[in-house]
Amino acid sequence: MPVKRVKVSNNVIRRLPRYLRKLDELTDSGVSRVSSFELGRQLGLTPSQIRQDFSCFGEFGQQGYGYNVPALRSEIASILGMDRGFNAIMIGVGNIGRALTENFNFSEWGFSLIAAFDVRPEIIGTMFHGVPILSMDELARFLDEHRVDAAVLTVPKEAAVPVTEMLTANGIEAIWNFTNVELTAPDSAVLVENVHFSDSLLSLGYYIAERADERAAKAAKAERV
Amino acid sequence: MPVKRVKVSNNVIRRLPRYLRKLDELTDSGVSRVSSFELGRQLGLTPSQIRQDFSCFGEFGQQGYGYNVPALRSEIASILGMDRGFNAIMIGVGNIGRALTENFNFSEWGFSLIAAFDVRPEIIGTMFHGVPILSMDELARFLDEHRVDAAVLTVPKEAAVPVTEMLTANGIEAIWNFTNVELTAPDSAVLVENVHFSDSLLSLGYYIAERADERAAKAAKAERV
DNA sequence: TAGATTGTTAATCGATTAACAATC
DNA sequence: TAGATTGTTAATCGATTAACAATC
Repeated sequence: MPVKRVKVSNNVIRRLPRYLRKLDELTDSGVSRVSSFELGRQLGLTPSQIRQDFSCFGEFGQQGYGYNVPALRSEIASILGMDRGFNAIMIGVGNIGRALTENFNFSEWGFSLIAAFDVRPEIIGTMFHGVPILSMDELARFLDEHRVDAAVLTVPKEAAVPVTEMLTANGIEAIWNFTNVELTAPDSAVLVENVHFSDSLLSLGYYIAERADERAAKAAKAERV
Repeated sequence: MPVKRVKVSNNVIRRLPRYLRKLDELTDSGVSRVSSFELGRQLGLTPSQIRQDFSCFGEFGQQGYGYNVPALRSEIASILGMDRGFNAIMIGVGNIGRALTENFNFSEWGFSLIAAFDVRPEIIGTMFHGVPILSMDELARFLDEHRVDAAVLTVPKEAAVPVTEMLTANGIEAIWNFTNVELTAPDSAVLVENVHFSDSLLSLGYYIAERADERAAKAAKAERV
């Protein structure tokens, strides 16, 4: 059982999956040893930051050598809970839900998608890509009978808030939110992880606009000379 | 033309889409006026932070009154470039690409998806949801003839790096990356915005694991007493 | 051994929060 | 006018970077 010393900052947590990804890339290209310097170079981070980040969780390196890639990879995987066999359910089997079920490999990341729930009678009782689709009415009983660590929320916008209330009332404590609705009730103890496509695209838009403005300003300045 | 004074921090930029979303919610519920205090309460931020954030871009409020919701909304929309009519192309019309085309409303966020590109002859020349699918071979000419502000990268993993090189060689300067591959070449000037599902799920996994550990620790402690 | 690189402590930098005069 | 709330300056807090002794 990993002993988490201090509360680790969210910034650090968000970098862990990137480290994992990069270590997998290194493994694929046959690299079995890496220094914080080289890792930093490839990720655009300082060696200091990388060593600081790792030191939140333990001592994974060796002086004069660096880090063993597969060993470090496995430490990070374990920190992220990838070896805990989480169970997830999906709420809402519309377009996004189906796309996720078909294309996202939950098990690769330590999650097993054990059931999906919907309100439409025509799909209830069927299977989709190996996942049984049940009625929302069966949810409470299902949660009684299974350990469920997270709910993937892929319902239409309008349903987001009521369904969330229903989920939390039934003991769900973690939600992977695809609804593009602000769920984070400031008081609530439920873990919410948002995947807001639009937020992502909008911030890209900001930077595109900024760059365009900088160019325009530079051009205008050149004009004046 | 908005005069961007200082370089605005990435943290601030990432909060702008949340403000936008919340302001839309307020509009929907008929609220036309809001204070930084109330906005902070609903978003889990301090009033100070909200006023600081806005003040990076101008003075949008009024003492003793607060902010006019639609006016503020429109300021933020403009800061994010939503009124600039960006053009985007999609590279790779597989499952994710199709799911995005069908379900994501690009135009709602200021982007127009004007073409998609793929290598599979059987779909080249067809339309998908109003978007023409062209051959990758036609890309260079297409870019010559159209202003393209961003590329949506939805190709298979293996293709991610070579396609990115090809795109940047042809003058693409912004990539919305869905490939789950680390693209951010530290030296490159290309804007990359990543949508890494797995990163998101893994960080949720961290917090689920952390919570489970805390409970186990608490239970063990109670045991010992 | 000498060279390399860690883990950690201290210094710096930046972001958030608090305070308050300005003013609607 | 009195009360409310902004925009901004100053204080605090936290995260990143630098430095270095420990050691493989």
